[in-house]
Amino acid sequence: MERYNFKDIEKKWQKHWDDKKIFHAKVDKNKKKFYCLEMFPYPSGNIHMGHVRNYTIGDVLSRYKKLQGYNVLHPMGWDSFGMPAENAAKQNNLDPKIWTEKNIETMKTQLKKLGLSIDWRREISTCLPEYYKHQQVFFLELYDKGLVYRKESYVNWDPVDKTVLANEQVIDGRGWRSGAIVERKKLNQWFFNITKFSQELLEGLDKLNQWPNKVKTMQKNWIGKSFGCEINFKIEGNLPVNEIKCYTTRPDTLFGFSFLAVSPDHPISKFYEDDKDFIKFKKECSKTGTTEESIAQAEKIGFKTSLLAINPLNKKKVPVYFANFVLMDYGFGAIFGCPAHDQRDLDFAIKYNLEVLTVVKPEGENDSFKVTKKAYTDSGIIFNSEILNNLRAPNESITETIKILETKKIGKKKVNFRLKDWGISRQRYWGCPIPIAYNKNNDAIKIPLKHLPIKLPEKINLNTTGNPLEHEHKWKKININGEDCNIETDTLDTFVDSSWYFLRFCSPNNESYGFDKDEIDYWMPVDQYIGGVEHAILHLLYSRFFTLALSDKNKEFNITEPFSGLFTQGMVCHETYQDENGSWLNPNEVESSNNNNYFVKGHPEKKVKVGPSESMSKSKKNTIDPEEIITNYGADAVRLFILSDSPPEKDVQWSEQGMLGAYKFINKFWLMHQNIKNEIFSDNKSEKEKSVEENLNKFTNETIDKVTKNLDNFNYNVIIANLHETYNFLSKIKINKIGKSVLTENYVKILTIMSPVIPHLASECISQIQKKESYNWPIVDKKVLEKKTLEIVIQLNGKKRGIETCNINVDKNELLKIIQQNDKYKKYLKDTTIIKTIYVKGRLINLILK
RNA sequence: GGGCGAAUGGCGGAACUGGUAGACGCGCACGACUCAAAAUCGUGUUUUGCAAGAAGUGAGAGUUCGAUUCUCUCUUCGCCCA
Repeated sequence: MERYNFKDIEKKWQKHWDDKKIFHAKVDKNKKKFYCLEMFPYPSGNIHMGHVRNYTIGDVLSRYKKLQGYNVLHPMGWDSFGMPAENAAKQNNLDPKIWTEKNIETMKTQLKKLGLSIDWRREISTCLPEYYKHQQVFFLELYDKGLVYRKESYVNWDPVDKTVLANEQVIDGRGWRSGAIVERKKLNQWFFNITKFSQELLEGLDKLNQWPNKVKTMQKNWIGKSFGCEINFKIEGNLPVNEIKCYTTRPDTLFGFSFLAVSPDHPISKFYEDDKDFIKFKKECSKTGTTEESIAQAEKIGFKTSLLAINPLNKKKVPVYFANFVLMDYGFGAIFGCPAHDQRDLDFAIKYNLEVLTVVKPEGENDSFKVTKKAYTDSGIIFNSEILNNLRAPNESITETIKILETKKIGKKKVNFRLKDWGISRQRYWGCPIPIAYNKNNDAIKIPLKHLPIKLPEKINLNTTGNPLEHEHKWKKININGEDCNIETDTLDTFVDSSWYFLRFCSPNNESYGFDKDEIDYWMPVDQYIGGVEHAILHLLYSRFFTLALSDKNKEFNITEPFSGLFTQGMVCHETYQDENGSWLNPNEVESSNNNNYFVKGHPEKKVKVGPSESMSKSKKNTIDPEEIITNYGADAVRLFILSDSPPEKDVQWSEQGMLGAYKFINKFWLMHQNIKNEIFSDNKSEKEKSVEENLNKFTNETIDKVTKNLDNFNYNVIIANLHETYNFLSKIKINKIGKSVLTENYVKILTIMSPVIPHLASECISQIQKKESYNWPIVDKKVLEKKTLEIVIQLNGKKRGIETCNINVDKNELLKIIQQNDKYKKYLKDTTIIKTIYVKGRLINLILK
């Protein structure tokens, strides 16, 4: 018997699906739609195992839904703008476009080898003007709605490379490439007013009942709604400053107030512009990065002003400082310092020798409780606070204090969000140009639609300092309504590209606008979105914002949430290997002997240190090349393995043996299939046995039931177990005792439910035993599943003592009789009385003996 | 420091609404085939015990006739935020 030739058969079916346009999606209002979307890849060069896992999960779902009769939309595209292209191009003196296109070609070929059910006609690439011209239109629309604005903002500045760095390019406060200490630099930049929708973005989460709670919690925390209070502090001093407004979530600690701190960028800093010491201080502050974390970790430094702030409740006067840990874009850029109950304030107070007034004590403590080195932030009782004394902190005390402050007109209740506006300017070449130009007066002017798209210039010099587009003087020039202007050289954050691509997939070739209304009305929202949890916050939040922004003041656009279902898959991990010098080794450079000694391949004397299993990454070289695996084992085997070992939401450990196991399964199944096929087409005259047929029928229906449920619950690893069980069953049953029609019917059903996971093998097997091209997801015959006998668990004092097969109508008394007459149980019943009988119908009986 | 989640054989993992713990796979052991090996097939595989049995889902308590599942405390690990 011949071995399964996966190479030919997989190629044959991939061609078949292509030729017959099986996965082409068309609007059909008589059919229920299902939009299945996996996060589109960045074309970095080659697909990796993470992609294989992601797209296999999506493909299983898409194929399953299609078999269930849904009109399935399953597209694929490329998130093709971004830094890696620009960096690679710089290094190899290439055009980013050429580099990107080459990668797309490679990766597309690799993806196709997986046999994905994708409608490739809908392929999009965000770096093409055909895509980003619509993005420029959206930008202008959002501009008109007041959702886009320009303001001065800080960036991470690399003083050696003279370039702006993204947060992830700042490693331990230094530029990733130059190693220079990163500075904070102020630049005029473009922003999306995402905070306008803070409340909607928060409330919207409640409706997303098919999202993992984890992701919803993360977004909730990111939006960070807090209930607090704004307080006006009267100011004394030699400057024209009468009051400073602070935002606080802990107004109840106001009697612990010992300094007021404002951001170095606070409006009052203008009075210190010429102060040499202040300039020095501000420069020092600029060495801290812009992330919250780097600010939190940086040493707290301050600059004392000549001003005094007055505590509105007890009129006490305290100094006013500039402090590096106060952010201008949170609240009002000013805080009141209460060192006893905030660790940052305490660190600051200790450094500048400021008073520490303890005003909250743990419940049960007496008034001698005093904070010294560690701020007390837990719940407790307010003391040392005159009118606030004895209130319970934090809940009661906060509400009460706000009431008091409101009556005294000193402050008022205020809701604050942690979410900040989305900075979309990037000082780089390889991104979507911003459709804005500046006239002689440097006014920002919208570029009229007729000039769009503003295409990126080609063949430019990337080895410049700063943004390469700034040196493109010819490209920059534009004439708008007779006025000579310069095009904005910032390009858009690539998160903008991916904030609406799910809309574009619905009508990828629509030229007049980013999407066709009828098409999105039918296809949107995405029914199932699948991707890595690393995008749980930004990408998903930005996409939700973009959808809200498009629907803002637009009654025609009635989608508010883009993704009704979300699934976040885990990562693919592998052990890490290092040689004696500590250099990382790829798994295929390593060999192991029987007794678990690892050494460099071909060099048994060179020992290899085995590290823990970690997410596959190029830097640790613990990657497995999917293409190589597909070449060696075939797509079906890879799909089978990548799903088999762990639940899809958890990390999976790559294992050579597991991969081999999946490959063996495919071959075993093929051999068994030959037997079944031969049986179906033979002239076998042997006697049929009803009981064998019933057995098969029952098994088939049980399996359909299980697999369907497991598919619906994303228990894809259990489905693989179900497939193994199916093989084990079919390989043991006496097929020559089964009538041909019964065998064929059941076997086709079984192959059908296997087909989402291993589509090539299943299609080939089905085509060999039936002529009909189309088949549907089988429906469980509930009658077959009805039990004719029951297996009742016998428990004595809660301990399992046996299982009895009984007829379907067995009742408690009958069971009692069975137990009392059976020698197995008699010994336990001796010299006892039954004081209680628990009977769970059809499952279990438990006798309590004494 | 805060929030969320997890912990089950040698390993990855199953177990519906509280009702047979360990499905399925990997590994391992033994056997068949073979001169031999690989591949393949078969049998076994939580621990302990010759067996009957006993113990057993990170630790400790609680609710219950009955807890991997529910509640509380603790330990360890992971993720996110600071």
